[in-house]
Parts: sequence; structure tokens; C-alpha cells
Amino acid sequence: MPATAPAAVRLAVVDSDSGFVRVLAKRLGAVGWRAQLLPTPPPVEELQVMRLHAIVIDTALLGSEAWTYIEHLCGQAAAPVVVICTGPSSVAQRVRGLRLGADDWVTKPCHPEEVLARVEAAVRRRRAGELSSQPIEPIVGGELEIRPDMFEAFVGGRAVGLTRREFELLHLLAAAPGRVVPRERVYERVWGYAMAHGDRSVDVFVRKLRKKLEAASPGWVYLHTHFGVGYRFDPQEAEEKETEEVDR
Amino acid sequence: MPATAPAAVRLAVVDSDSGFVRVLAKRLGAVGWRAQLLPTPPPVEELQVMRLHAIVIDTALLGSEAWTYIEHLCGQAAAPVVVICTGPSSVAQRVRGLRLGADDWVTKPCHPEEVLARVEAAVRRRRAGELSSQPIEPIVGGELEIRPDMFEAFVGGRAVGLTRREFELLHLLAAAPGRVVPRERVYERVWGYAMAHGDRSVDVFVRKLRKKLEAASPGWVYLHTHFGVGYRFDPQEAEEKETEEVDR
DNA sequence: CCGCGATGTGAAAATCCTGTGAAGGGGTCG
DNA sequence: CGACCCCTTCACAGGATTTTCACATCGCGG
Repeated sequence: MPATAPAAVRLAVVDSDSGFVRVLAKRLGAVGWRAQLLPTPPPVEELQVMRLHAIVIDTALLGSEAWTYIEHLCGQAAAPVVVICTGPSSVAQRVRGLRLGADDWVTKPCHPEEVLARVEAAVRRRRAGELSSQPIEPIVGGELEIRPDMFEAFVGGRAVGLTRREFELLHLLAAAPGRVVPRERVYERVWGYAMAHGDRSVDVFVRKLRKKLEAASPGWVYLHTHFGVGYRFDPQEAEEKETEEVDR
Repeated sequence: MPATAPAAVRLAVVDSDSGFVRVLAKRLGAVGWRAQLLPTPPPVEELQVMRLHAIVIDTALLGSEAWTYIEHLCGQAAAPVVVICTGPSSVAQRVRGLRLGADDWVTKPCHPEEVLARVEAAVRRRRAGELSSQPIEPIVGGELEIRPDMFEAFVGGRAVGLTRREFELLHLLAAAPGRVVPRERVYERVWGYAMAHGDRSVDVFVRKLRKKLEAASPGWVYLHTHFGVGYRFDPQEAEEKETEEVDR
């Protein structure tokens, strides 16, 4: 994904140009955004109540109050993205609008698709800083609990003590439980590049992993070898064979 | 102040149009922004090392690689604000550029002041997003009380005496208690741009933080290192080790 | 049953990562 | 202008981790 996906946006379009609004609304519907169409600018307070993500507004409707209105609108605590879309203007006007807090200024006549793209870009940019921590679900298998948020695996609350590579290897295999992951894929996913001929890193790390997993969760086997192919994650309670009454 | 004050911005201008660049640079100096002027587009990796807040680029210099370049540039974890400033273009081209992650698209000929205002708006927009996601609620952990409203942490009512960066680092880590925050994420959240290879700022600040926290709240450990990954905030009352009977 | 290549194993060698102290630069304020 | 604060960068040390190597085992086909 090149940029953030165009998630749903609550948008208001304040414009009396019915032709423009109609075409814009059509495109709006196509991308699934909910939009309020307002032929006349409401008080800023009313817009505030709508909890909008973005607003497209033709400042021509505001008359002499335009600058005050924009300033007020953009000065709110949780101000929406403001895109001014109006007729011909001077550089000074555009600069003033942007400096007052507007996020973009599009000059009519313009293509609705571009207006949308610009709203999208502005919303994306604002959201970019917000949610970045992904709520990562743990993967459980057998006695193992693999927690991506800790870069660590646990058995009954005790950490296994994995290094970064070890964890990533385990995580990759456990993400496809029961399926064989080819050696080459392991290599390119965990190491990030193609496997060089004769490289044994994967084998060595599988061994380290098995050792630590055996120590942390004895009696279980998690990693299975598929000769000539790769490895498979599949938690199995092993048969006890040395000591007699290990299990009950 | 109508909107956010135009704080210092590290900007790169990638354009071979010396006339345009010269005029732009003049205005740049007037507002006190540091700017790199690049007549030819460097690899995206080099731009990353510069740790820019924003970049103004004429895509005409990129030739057929333009879209790929833009996508790569905007696809980074902590991508800078990207403003494309180039000659005549079609609606489809502008939409494509914006969808790929560009923040604005200005058509030449244009006034440097407007370009600046647009960069400013985009930077402001991003910073707004970063702030809005930060709750004002204090975070408590161990003896520590972290108060975002004061940019300071307290132990028993006494201020720890954190600098801005120290506070933001602590705040970020403490916002995800018990979870490991990767170094890159720390960097892009606290510093606001991608981490350059070999940068040790995070380590240095962790050390400063630990020192101050230890002084303010002795006997407690708050910051834990996860080798090869990052750091984790998790208040723990430390074992006393000067006295002999630590273990039995 | 044999041979060959693939895999398991253990340890040494090479590399990478973090802690730490300090120097240097840029900015701010009096 | 000078003092001070803060941030960045550097160099080095000590570990932890990863890679490499040599050899033992194992699986599969002939």
C-alpha cells in the first residue's frame, strides 16, 4: 500500500454551486464517504457539533466574514481538515487562507476527483501521526504464547528468552501453523534478502529455537523438519520415552 | 497567532530551475528555515539520512522514475511532507501523485510565497495530528507520575526536571506500559523523522532519563532494554543488592 | 546396503548493539 | 557579549548476538 487507505471520512461540502456539488457528491458516494451538503455556511459552532473529519468550503459564500470565519473554524481544538474551493483568487489571498489554518486551496473550475484526492491527502497526513501502535494479537500454540508486542514468547507466564532473530523466525512459522514454510521464504522474510548458497543460518536458528523451547516447555515439540523443503510449526505433546511416569 | 506558529522546518528543495530556487531560498531565509537546495534528485535513502520535515520537488527531474520515486519517498515509516512543484499537469497526474502519498501539488509558474505557505500548512497539519492523539491524562507507574500538561514527571510531588525530549521519550514509552517500543518507532514519534543509520540519540536520551529517574526515584527501575529491538516501560521495585542477603 | 546431499550440533570467530562519558554546536536569555 | 541549557555526535568498552566452520547424522534414491 503506497499510502494510507482512504478510510471513511465524515465530510461537509459548503457550496451553493449545485452543479459542482452534484458531481462531487456522486464521486463521494462512489468512495463511500458520508457527506453533508450545505448550500449555505452554518455557524462554526454547528460544524463543530458534527465532528467532521474534513470540510470543503467556497469562501465566496462567506462574504466579508470569510477570513474571520476561516480563522474561527481552523482555530478550534479539534479542527477538521479545511479545504477552500473557490473561484479565482490572488496569491496573497491564498497565502492568507493557508496561514489562517486552511489545509488546501483549490481554484475553480476544478475537477471533483482532484478535490477528493486533496481532501484525502490532508486527512491522511493528519492521521499519519495518530494511531501507530498496532494492537497485536498473541499467537498461542500448545503451551506457547507468542507475543509480538513484547518480541518474546511465554510459557505459563515465563519468558522463553528469545533474541530478535529467534523471535522473528518463531513468529513467522507460527503465523502459518500446520503449514510448511519453505526455507527460501523463511530467509527472505526474516533476514530480508535472498539466501546465499550454502547458508546454514536458518538451520542454526531452528536449532537454537528448539533448544530454548524444549527448555521452556518440555514434552512438547513445536518445530518439524520437512526434508528438502523447510520447516513447519505444529505444537504436539510428545510421547515420553525415557523417564517412566513423567506425565499423569 | 491564527494557527500554529511556523516553527523551524528542515526542508529540501529538489529543483534545477535556478531562478525559482533562488527566489524561494530568499524567502526561506526570511522565515528562518534551514533548507537544502538540491539541483538533482538524490536517492531516497540519502534524503532519509537528512531527516527532513518537508521536501519540495519538481518531478520533471525524475523522468520516468517519477511515480516510483514518489511512492518510495512517501512510503517510508516517517516520511517527510512532500510537495510536488512542477509544470503543467493533468488532473489524473495530480490525483495519482496525491494518492501515492504526496501532500500537495503546486503548478508552476507559482509564487514562492504560496509554496511556502502550502509547505507550512502541510507541516502544521501533520503536527496537529501528532498532538491530538496525546491525552492530557497523567500516567502513573511506580512512584512516577507523568503529566503531559506540564511536560514533566513527578515523584511524590517533586519534579524530576526533564527536558522536552526526555519528557517526550518517557511519555511515549509510558503510554504503552509493558510493551516493547521498537527503536525506529521511538525515533519517528519523538524526533519526527526516520532514523538515520548509526544514530545514537535514542540511547543517549534513555541514559539521561534513567539517570534522572534513578535520582528521583531510587530503588525503582522503569526503563528496560530489549536487545536488538528497543525499550520497554515497566516500573519495577529493584532488588537491593548492596546488602548481602539478596538471594537464598 | 550404499552414497550423496541435506540437516543437526557444538563451538569459535566475526559482527553488531548498547552503555557511557565527553566534546562541540546552536540556541536562548540576561 | 557571555553564561547556560539542550541536543547531537563521537569514540571506546563490554557484551550479546549472529555468522561461520567442521563434523556427526539423517533421509532418500539407487
